[in-house]
Amino acid sequence: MLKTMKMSDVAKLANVSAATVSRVLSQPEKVSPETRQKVMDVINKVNYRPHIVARQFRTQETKIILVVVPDITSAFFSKVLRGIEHVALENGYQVILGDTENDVERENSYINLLLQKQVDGMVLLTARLDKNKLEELASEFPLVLACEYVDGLNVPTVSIDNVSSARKATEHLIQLGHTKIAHITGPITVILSRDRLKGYKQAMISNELEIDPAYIQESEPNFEASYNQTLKLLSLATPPTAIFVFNDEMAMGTIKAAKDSGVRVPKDLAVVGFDNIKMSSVFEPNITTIDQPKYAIGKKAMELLLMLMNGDSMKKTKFVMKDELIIRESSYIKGNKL
Amino acid sequence: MLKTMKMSDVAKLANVSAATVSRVLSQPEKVSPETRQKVMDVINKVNYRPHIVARQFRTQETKIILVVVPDITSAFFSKVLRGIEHVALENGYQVILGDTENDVERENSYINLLLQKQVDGMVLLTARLDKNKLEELASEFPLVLACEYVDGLNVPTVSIDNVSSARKATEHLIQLGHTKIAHITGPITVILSRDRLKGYKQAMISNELEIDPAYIQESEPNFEASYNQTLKLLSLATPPTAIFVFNDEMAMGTIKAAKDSGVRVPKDLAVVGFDNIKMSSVFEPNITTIDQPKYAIGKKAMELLLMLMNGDSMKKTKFVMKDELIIRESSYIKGNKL
DNA sequence: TTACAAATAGAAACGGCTTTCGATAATTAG
DNA sequence: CTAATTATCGAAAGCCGTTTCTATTTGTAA
Repeated sequence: MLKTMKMSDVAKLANVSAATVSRVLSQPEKVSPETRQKVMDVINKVNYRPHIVARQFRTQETKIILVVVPDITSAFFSKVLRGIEHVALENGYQVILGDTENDVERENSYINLLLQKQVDGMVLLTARLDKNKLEELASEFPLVLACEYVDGLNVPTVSIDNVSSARKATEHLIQLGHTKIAHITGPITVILSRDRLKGYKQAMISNELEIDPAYIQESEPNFEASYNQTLKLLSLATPPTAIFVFNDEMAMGTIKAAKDSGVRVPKDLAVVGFDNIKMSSVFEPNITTIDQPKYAIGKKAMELLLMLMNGDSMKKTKFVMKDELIIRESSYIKGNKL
Repeated sequence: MLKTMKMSDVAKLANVSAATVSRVLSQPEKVSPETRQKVMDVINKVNYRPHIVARQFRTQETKIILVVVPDITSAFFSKVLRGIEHVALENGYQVILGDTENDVERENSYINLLLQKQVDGMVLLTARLDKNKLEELASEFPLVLACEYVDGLNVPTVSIDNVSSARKATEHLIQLGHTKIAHITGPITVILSRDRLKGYKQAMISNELEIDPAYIQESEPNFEASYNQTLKLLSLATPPTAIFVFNDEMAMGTIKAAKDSGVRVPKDLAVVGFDNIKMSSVFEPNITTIDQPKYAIGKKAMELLLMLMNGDSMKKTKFVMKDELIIRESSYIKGNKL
């Protein structure tokens, strides 16, 4: 194979200057059609490809944005991602992905990519870092939060209102006649867990239902952990008749635990999840859940990031998207009170 | 915030040359302890961060490798990824991810990152591109295939033997006494589909079982598509009593279709999947499947890539890892013939 | 025809870091 | 104590594009 060509080589072959070759590539309208053609012919003939790192170095921008995800295998995030990607590609940006596997340390390490100018901007789909750190970061670099957020942090953010949607989910169970309603939260370090817990409590209190502390169980956000916490709940002296679970994957663990304990869902135990991932409508029984507008969240987040990168001004920084309660088999039996 | 410091600024503050600062950062043993300390103090005080793109430009290496995945949400690939990542990080490489969503065009576009030197090497977890193209690419750049492969292509490759494992899966069904065994393949454009189909046929033929062409159905590699193809199979005049399905997610679709048609699994229909994703042991009934050593595949692939990037020689280029048939509820009933 | 404006393309500077090469200082050997 | 060796550091070149500034050519108007 031939040695890689550089721009000056192409220039020589085309009898023009490197400047002209550069212009042909990035501002072709500034070059006369004949010269342009001449240069393009050489480029195609020798199969020249500009050295992108050199360009990045010169222009001081990479045209790459980084999306940091807490769990790459989650069907939920992949939808958000798609929204981000579409807008990004349309605007000439590449998207690269960082998976933290729910580890704050890894979240932190991805930030270096921004600090070291390896990416032009960043969308955080997980925000577990220190508020001050994020604030400082956002003051220097284009940064947008989506899905997760930080209280009182003035950084562009796109999400749903987790408190009200959790309230809605809990109230659905209350309307079905349940009074002994438990809640399995995600890690309480994550704001989403705290907000959903808050919504659960609001619903219980405003309906004058007692909140038994034993009915609130914290769990890692995965199938197994929720399975185990559910077994715990079911073995209480007065077990709950309904459980609102932090997310759908965990709700599956809950349902499995119920089945394995001889507890029928929804007859003996109603279950509500969160996120509306694909599997929820397939799992048996189908899972009642809160649907988030995943694609729209991603799209909006990327639009905000573009504005930041372009230095546009922003009137609003918080965007709250609409969610929806989707009632399925896991909570509802036909003919039941509603 | 202060304007970003560059190396020469740090040098000035520390009363040394930029060369020394550079050495402190990348070959500290070449600098006397006192100077080193002096420089480090300044670096910490002004919070200096080297401009990585400039470094990449100068050293002509990015210390980044790209992993191209056909489907980022697949639990299967995320395990492989983890193997790759561990080895990469240990050796000072960052991993970035490209998701093709099973689209050859997108696979192709990621290759530009290699051509334009934005990454030092690449692991392809999907290989649907033209053989010649891959061959040429591999002759110029460090490239490793894993999981998928291309017949007769002399590029380092790590995978299992899909033919023999598919044979094993099919023979399991035969040993259970089944004779009317169907196969739902993945897209036949993908070599994995062709090889698993081959294994299925081998098992059938060597056991003198007839292969009804209607028993072989091609399907997109997802839940819904397999669901539909299963309905088709079940509505045949003589429906199969067993189905070997291309992968686990599809097997779930198959089982769901059976349930929805009033066909009991495994009593009326035995189902075998492939990959052993996490959900397979949770789904009801648990799915009999072929386990791939996902982490080991990723690890090995990255080790090979490191060798390529270091210019080491390689005695062997094909690595076939060991798989295992895992028998669960979806195919097997206690007391049944085996 | 002359004067001026617009279009086109080239020369050269520049971005921040690494590394080679050479100079000087410190150390060791004889 | 001198000579040879080694340790330490600085000067400067170079990685490959982009962009500004300038010169030249072409086109237009009077």
